[in-house]
Amino acid sequence: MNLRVFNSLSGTKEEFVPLEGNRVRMYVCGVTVYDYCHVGHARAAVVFDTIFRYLKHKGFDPCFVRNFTDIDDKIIMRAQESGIPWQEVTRKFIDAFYEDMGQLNIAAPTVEPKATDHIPEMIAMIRTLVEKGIAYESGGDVFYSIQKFPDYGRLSGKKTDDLRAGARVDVNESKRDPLDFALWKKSKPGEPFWESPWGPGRPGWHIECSAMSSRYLGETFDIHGGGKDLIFPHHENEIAQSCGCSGKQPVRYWIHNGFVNIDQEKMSKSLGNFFTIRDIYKQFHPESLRLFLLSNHYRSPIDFSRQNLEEAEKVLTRFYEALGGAAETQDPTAPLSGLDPEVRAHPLWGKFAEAMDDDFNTAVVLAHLNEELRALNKSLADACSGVTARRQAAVSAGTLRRVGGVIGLFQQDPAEFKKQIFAIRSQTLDVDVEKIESLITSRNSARKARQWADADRFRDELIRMGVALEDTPNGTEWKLK
RNA sequence: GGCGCCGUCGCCAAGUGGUAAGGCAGAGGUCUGCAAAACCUUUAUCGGCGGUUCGAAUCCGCCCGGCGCCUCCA
Repeated sequence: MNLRVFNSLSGTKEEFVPLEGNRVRMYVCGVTVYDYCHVGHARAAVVFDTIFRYLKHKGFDPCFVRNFTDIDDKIIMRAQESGIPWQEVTRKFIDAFYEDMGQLNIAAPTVEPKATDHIPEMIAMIRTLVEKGIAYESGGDVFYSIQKFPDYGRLSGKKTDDLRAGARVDVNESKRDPLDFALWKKSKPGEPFWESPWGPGRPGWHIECSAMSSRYLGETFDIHGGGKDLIFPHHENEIAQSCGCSGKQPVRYWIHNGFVNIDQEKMSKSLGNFFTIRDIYKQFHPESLRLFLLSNHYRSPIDFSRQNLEEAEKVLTRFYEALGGAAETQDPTAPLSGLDPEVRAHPLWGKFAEAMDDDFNTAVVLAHLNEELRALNKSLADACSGVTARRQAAVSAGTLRRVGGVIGLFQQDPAEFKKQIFAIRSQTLDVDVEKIESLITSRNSARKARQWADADRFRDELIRMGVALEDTPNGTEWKLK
């Protein structure tokens, strides 16, 4: 079956065919490293990580480039405010990025270039644009002349006249047209700078992506991704720059993810309604966040709320408990071997591929995973009665883990997951394990003596402490609610 | 003002022409001393009005409600 993706350029789903055989060249705008990542960054990271993983699974050979913007106004401002050299600001937040994203199980891209490592490429590109008469120098700045690019506005569906009419654009005397954008910015005293044919300065924001994408992926590549908010002006400008240099359309499929909303409003720095990923991790398991983000289609807005995250964590816990149960049913006296062929032939794979091939519909994938989870629990319930059910459970669990693995889910040891959840809950609940266990012991003594009223009293006390009990054939288990 | 998106069960969320996936919550049941967990059963005609069509949640028009981009932003 063929993969179909929604291309922002055409506004429709198109069959995905790479430019060259199995090779997929993919570029995604990364983050500007001047602060901790918020949930919006997490969404973009998870979306394109999932796409990257699926392309590999599908047999493509993706080369995935994701950049760091490590020089820009906000970084300079942050450095000045805090009195820390800008290089240290970026280093700190790049480290934080890896820490936060690592917990979200984001796989490493093929290349992770930094803007500041590619200044010569950017200068070369700007020089070409100036030589072609598409860009012009003005008092140490260099601007791209929008008039020289008739296709300007095609990606975002904007007309240049409308843009001028809207005119929220900076009034800048040195620009010939208010819509012209900076390729090179003259540095002010005390600001970081690089030498250039137009004097000391630094690159504009948009040129870095054009320079790095063409450097690593060529003049035309397959996929370019990023958040919807980058469509205009960032990606529009990128097209203008790249096409201006090479004369070719740089990107074949544009893929944009939707926003994360809080109370129906876009989460953003300027609105101040954002949550950093590390704040979330204090109360929720990172994988719960990943599952939550995958439970909506990547192009739809997703409403971030405590309730929605709690729900995601509940679902994830259900999966891990069943997965853990399947591991326990693997009785060492009856080793289950040769499961691989059965796992590989499992019908879940077909449903998974069908959903993913339809523009990466992870929400539908989750529905299929849930159905298989039910089947697994059913087998688990029967597992004590025979080898067949036990084997079924093992196949089910194995498939669930492998399919989930393609979208970055269910890769932890269930016991470890349980411990992590406990660790997170105990931070907010203030638990006293000794007291809990002594109450459980008391309850079980009462139960043995068939003193149900006493037993229930102990249990009620535990419930008040946030402890949920579960009497199993192997004894009483407990967890934090 | 220009361009665009969204409105599906109490809540979250798929579905873009053939009579509504999945999850959470709820109800009933099985199991259990009772619970919990798990399993089974059960809950919608798709914002409103009109149109196109044999047939629309899905296409068109209008209206109502919400949001986004046009400035840095994933």
